[in-house]
Amino acid sequence: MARVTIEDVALEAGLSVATVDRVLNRRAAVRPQTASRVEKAVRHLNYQPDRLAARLAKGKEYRFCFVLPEGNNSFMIELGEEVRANAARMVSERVHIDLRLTDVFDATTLATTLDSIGDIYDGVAAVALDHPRVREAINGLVERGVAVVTLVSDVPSSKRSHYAGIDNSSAGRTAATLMGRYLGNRNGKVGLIAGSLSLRDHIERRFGFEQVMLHEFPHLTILPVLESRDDWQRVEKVTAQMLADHPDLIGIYNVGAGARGIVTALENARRQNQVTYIAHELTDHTRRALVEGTIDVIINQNAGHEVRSAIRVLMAKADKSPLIEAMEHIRIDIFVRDNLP
Amino acid sequence: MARVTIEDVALEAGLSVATVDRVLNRRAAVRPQTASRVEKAVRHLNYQPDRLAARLAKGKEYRFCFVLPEGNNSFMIELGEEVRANAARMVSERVHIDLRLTDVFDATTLATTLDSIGDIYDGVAAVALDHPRVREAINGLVERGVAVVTLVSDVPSSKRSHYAGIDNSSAGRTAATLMGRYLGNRNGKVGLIAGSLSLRDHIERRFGFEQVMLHEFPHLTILPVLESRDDWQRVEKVTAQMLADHPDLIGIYNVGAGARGIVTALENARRQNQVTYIAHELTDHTRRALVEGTIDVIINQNAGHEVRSAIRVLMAKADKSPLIEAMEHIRIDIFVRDNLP
DNA sequence: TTAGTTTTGATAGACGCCTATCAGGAATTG
DNA sequence: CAATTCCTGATAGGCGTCTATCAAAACTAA
Repeated sequence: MARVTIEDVALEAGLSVATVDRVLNRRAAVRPQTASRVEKAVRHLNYQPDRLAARLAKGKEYRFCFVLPEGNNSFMIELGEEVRANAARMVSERVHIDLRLTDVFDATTLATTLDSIGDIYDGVAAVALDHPRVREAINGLVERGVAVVTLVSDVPSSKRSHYAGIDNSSAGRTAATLMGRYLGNRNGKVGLIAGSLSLRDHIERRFGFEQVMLHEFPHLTILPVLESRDDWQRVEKVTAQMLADHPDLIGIYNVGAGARGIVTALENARRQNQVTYIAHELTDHTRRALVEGTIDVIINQNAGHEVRSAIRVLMAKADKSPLIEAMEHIRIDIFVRDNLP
Repeated sequence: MARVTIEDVALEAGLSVATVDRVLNRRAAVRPQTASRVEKAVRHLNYQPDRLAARLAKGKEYRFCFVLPEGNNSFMIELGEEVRANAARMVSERVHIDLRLTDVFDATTLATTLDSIGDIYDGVAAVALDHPRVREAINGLVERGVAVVTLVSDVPSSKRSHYAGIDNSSAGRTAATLMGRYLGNRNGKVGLIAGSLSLRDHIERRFGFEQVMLHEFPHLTILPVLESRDDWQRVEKVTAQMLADHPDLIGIYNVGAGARGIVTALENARRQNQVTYIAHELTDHTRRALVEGTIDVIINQNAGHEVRSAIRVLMAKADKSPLIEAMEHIRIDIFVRDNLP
């Protein structure tokens, strides 16, 4: 029951500790037959290197950078807080994490930021715009050996090592299924509000939503998408207009941020009980609106999970260790009033 | 940027490493004023002990035991697999985990098992029946200094250190909200099937479900609860009977396991499209039924999260280190066809 | 066979912290 | 003031692994 150490392996294989180490860490040339003796002993004793001791000995430090959007989007603020919290926690594990805020909506600014940080960091996690300029910046980092993880919104055509975020097309489909089921056999119009149609996550959500709505609930009419730039004041304005224009509006799906604008518009029009409203991201505002009944369903991605997953992936990439893909899957949370955390 | 070590703290405080260590690990008496000098230096340098080095030096081993129900309940099987998987992973962190299967429905058997393992383990996690005999066994363990975590189903009146599982009353409420919203303004009957009315989780789910149904959706009639003992063949039988007895049945909530029995009964009666069916726990069977449309919503608790949370809690209790409660909250997952992982 | 090359062995020191021991200094008691 | 008791300093050794170095052994080629 005592720990199996590298010494036990050496003994079992009839070799020296140095040789065992050479095999385990591919440090120097070892004859194939010797290597296989080591491997056999490892299997036989079920040797697992003590990670604590290994990392202590290596004294390896990791330097990562998270690039997030600046601005007052609640979800992004929470994401930033998660980065900070995890950064503090990871110090005792020799992981240093910096946080940079940029105007991610501007491809050039974002790309310039990415270009400039290549030499400092072992890995970068970024909420990235899907734009050729940004894609090139990401590829540049990867080619220089910096691991890149896209966060929340993906740039699939780039060489990024991983995407830490939900499947947004599925999220849109989920919203549509719930919308359709909640509305049942009622007839009417459903409005769609998106932050920006150049952010990939919003495009995909819309796509998924419309796909399911058209196929499964053809009796519902989808209104043309309204763009809001994730600004809740703008959201409120376009929603108020939509409510005025369509007395038979029975559903709203807000693809992006600024959920509180819709809440205000619905409450001002006193139509919160007639309209089924599905929003994204659990924040203080959306939470309250859900409890009060103005929002009916919140679709959420867990910021903490995304940040921690990104860190794990960056660490794995940095020391080229394997990654359990299944563990890094970010789930699409559904919240109704009763299962709020 | 270099690591702050205990030596730096000693230097800063003008004390010896030994004294700093005495303060940090409350090893021996130290004058209050000396201690405060250490604390000041720690704050000033933002010293965080290297957890890797500490655990390596202590060479502390943890021995835990998971007690799960025997039998072929899919969720419990998954739980067992998670225990095994995490046990293997934790070996490299000096954590040894054993798994015992017992007839947890029998209070005496369970209690005897618990009584007998006190001296071997530092901590025990158990899926426990809420029964006086079991409660006493749990209290006995706790009094002997063994940390106890209840898993999936709680024994709140005991002295267990922690409960790693979902809030089942909220889970029931969630089911009711979704049931009510899916059924909209339709009238009809809703059936409730529970595994056992002596397992606390089932009781609480039923309670939450009925509470919301009565208050929020009074136009729906709830049928008397049917008991199934979590055996899918029995579930199928009682469901078939229920379908025959109530042509106006429009909803079924299965509180426990054996979801596949309902699937079969519904499909045999060709009423899967008329009846909204909400089940618990994502398994191969429920997943397939959800995709095919027989099940409309699955309410899930993540077995992996529960097991890992239980391990974290047991470790924290074992070395009396603080616990971030918020981190150990187990969420109630809602799955529809589109957000399946 | 000899010289040269490639593999292996032995071992020391480091990583940061914990534990234990012993000696000397400080504070307390009578 | 001496005799205790209490605090603190200094230091050695260990936890399991990594890294580096040098010597010894095993091969290979000429």
